[in-house]
Amino acid sequence: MKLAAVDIRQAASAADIVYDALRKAIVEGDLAEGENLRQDQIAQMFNTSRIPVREALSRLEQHGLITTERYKGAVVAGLSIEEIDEIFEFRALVEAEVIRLAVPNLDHDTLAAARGYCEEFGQETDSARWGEINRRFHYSLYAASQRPYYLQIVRTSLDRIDRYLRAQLTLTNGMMRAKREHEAILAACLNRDAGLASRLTRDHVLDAGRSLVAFLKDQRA
Amino acid sequence: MKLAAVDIRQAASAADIVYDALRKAIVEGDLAEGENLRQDQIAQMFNTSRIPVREALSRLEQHGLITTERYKGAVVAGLSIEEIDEIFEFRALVEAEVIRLAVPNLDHDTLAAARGYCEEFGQETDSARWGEINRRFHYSLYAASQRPYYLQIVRTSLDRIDRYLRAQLTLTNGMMRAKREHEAILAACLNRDAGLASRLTRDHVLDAGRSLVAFLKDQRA
DNA sequence: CCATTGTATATTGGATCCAATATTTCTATC
DNA sequence: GATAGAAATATTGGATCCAATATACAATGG
Repeated sequence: MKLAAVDIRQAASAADIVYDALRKAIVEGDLAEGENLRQDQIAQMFNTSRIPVREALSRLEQHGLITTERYKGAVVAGLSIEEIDEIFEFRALVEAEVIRLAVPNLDHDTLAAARGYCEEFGQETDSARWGEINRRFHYSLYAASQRPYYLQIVRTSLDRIDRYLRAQLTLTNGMMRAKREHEAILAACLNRDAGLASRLTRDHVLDAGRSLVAFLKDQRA
Repeated sequence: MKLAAVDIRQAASAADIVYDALRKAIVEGDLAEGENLRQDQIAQMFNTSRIPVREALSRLEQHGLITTERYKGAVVAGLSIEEIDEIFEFRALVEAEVIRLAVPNLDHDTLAAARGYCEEFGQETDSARWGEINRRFHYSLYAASQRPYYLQIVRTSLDRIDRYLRAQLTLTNGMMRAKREHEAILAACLNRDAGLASRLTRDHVLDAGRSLVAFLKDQRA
């Protein structure tokens, strides 16, 4: 007897589903900073009990995406200007290193994919999608570094500030500058110039951070 | 009426207590790699139910300290040589930067404390304490960087590999080399030479990583 | 009318119970 | 004695219930 290979994917637990959904909603900015997250309410939304919800919230708290207080509940975490600044500084350090490690491993398909995202970013008219395409562009290159631990850290760092970044990209048209910088990074990768790609990535992240901090300072004043 | 101020510290939840205790046990190597962690058994040890235990295990899994499988349970996570190597490489990058940022902020008290840990490390005869003192020495300096996010990342990175490092320090007398390197780092800090302190820290971490990887390759062969 | 106190409600953390499934042990058969 | 199948056991994930406490609001007294 011959059976077709079936992708029996282990059904994710309810806690995993809730975690993924809430993480996505927070990272993409669908849940506003300071918004209350009631266990009961979330449990009803997912047709489950509060137990898996609590587990999901506990994980989110570990990653700094929410804060919880006993008898009061969870709220989407807000970051101070200083915290945002620090995370950008950190990202610049790590992502510059990741791209430096990635460049020697970039193959044709990876570069083609990155070029695709780069162009898609420039042509996309729906500003809500810029953040997502931006992520894909960078990650498509970073993946070649073959450093899963670095990438996990980069992901959690980006998670913390992505919703601010998306708002800034949309509201200030910082997207035009990002587009030019992406093209420069991609060109350096195509030339196999790891040092240049690294420096450009560092500056790209720091620039984005500076723009965002300026934007937020203005907005919060 | 005059009352003395009382430090009513918020009692930690059971989940927090279990999490801290298990984390400590894993990081310090009291729980061996691959060891089974049964929810029921842990719950009994802490005189609580499985609910807070599950929450603690879920958090530990997020940090990569354990892996869980449905109907099978949790086991203390083991790391491959490649994973250990990557974490040391990452630590070298981040800790070198942290110390560079810390040096300009080092004040007299901090340096005195670091010197104290440095000497304590050299004089301690109980090898089980070397890992702890090593941590304290580095952290006492790192704290001056005033980068809480960096430090949180450093902590989770060190958590992953600390038990291997402690075993290696103890079994191969790599402690002597560590002692010399600590003294050099401390001297650079006293001289306010941020660049040198950074390079020495980088080399210190990479050296430790190389020694450990060599040790583990031998041990696992 | 305002401040204070008591009560009702909302909400979390934890305990106990139930369902699902992996593993182990036992039994019957060859 | 070895092996296949069935039953028992172990173990997790989730649902429901209970205890503790913060908040909101009404009642009361000045």
